[in-house]
Amino acid sequence: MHAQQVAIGQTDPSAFGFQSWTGLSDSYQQIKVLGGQETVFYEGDESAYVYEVLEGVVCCYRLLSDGRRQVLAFSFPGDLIGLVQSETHGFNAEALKAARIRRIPRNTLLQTAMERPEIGRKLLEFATSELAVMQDRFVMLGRKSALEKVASFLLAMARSHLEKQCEPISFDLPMKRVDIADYLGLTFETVSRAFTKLRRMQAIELPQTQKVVLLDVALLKDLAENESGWN
Amino acid sequence: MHAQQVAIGQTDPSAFGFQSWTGLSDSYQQIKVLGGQETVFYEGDESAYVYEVLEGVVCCYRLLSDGRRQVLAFSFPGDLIGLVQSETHGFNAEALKAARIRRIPRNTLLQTAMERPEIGRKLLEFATSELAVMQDRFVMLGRKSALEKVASFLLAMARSHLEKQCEPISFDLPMKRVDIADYLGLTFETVSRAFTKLRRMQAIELPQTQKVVLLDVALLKDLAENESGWN
DNA sequence: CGACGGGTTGAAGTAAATCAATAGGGGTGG
DNA sequence: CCACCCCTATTGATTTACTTCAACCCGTCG
Repeated sequence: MHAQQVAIGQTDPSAFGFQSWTGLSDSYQQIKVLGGQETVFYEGDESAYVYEVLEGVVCCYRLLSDGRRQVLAFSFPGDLIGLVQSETHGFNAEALKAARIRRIPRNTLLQTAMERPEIGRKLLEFATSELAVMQDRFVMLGRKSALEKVASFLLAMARSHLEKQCEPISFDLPMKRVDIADYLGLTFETVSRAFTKLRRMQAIELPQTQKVVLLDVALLKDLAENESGWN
Repeated sequence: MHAQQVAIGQTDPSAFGFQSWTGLSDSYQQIKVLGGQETVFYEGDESAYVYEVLEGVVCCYRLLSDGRRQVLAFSFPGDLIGLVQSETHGFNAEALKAARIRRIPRNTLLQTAMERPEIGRKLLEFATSELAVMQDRFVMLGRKSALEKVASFLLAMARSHLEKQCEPISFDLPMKRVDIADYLGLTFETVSRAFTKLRRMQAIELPQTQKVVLLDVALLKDLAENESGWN
């Protein structure tokens, strides 16, 4: 894991530019460095802070009493976590790998949003675009087959790469199979089988378990919405 | 359907109080009366307006190319529909029964939010509480059994009644079985069987197909999260 | 080396989908 | 008012996609 070397701990511009207006960015205690598997907050914790991912990937999930788990989101740099009305967090948030995270007092954030309309607007934009993303995921969770889910997932993970690169598109999956499964509402065995199937179809390659190469994006897009007649 | 008689067409206070600050409420053309099955907007329509449900129930859904359908939300009076960043709507919205709906130009709304912080705050609150509700639904769609889904659904539909009344709690389901199924990621047959099972367990009664009586809320709550050892 | 965690693959079991028949309820037209 | 139809819902029989259980592989680390 060489990614951990990258500049963890130094200040940097955030996608939201919060550091410039909370007036707190220069005090280091607001930025936290987490190791892999480390928890940002637990379900039920007081939601006094909102967190911004600066680096790394954070997995937000909820557990049922019998141990079933649903991953609600993978949060990437620029994403906000824990922006809620309620007094406590409704899910657990933990870093998948080493991560750098900015902690913003919720009241400060909301107060600033009230005072500076363009910030309020940004927050609202973030929230509404989250809503739109979540709507896509409802379709995926409720109505897609295992293969369609995995194909959709890979395309979503590759989105940022899709814009820049052309095929083949190669990137790392920061999460384990079981995390993907709990995100897609499947078992990890089913996810594994879907990967194998996609490999057999020449849609992807898996040079290492967490490394993916998309060979045929068009085919993946097709599979993501349709699950047409292969097998 | 006697509910249709109620005051459709007259002005009234909205949960958001938009009529007071858009300065448009007194012009009737901003309020639309829809019959059952009538469409508010289609997926792909320009998202120039945001809609507030004043009365009735609106079903928001998306269709896949092969006809599969996922209901994204049932919107009740006080709910906002179509608050998005993108230039087009990402889903269809149609009234389940006769409904009264306020149409608000999106730019007006966003402009007002910028000018009046307390309105911006309200919008943000609406969006974040939507996010919280959607997180619950991820758990339901991804990790719950058919019976658990239906039990959760009934409790959610009864939420407003649960606060006021005590058992037995009786109310009408404004949607058909197939709508419930497409909301829960099931088939309508499975939903029907789940209703029957709940009836056999004495958890509910179904005097008519769209009328529900909750006999044992504790049992339903148990089933909603656990699916403990019955059958 | 051996143990351990994560991943893949195979075989068997099961919850829900699909296919199919029947029943009820509401509206229309005779 | 009844007869018919259409739409919705229920119930049963069968199929199937995914889960569960289990074996095995492979790389890492003490």
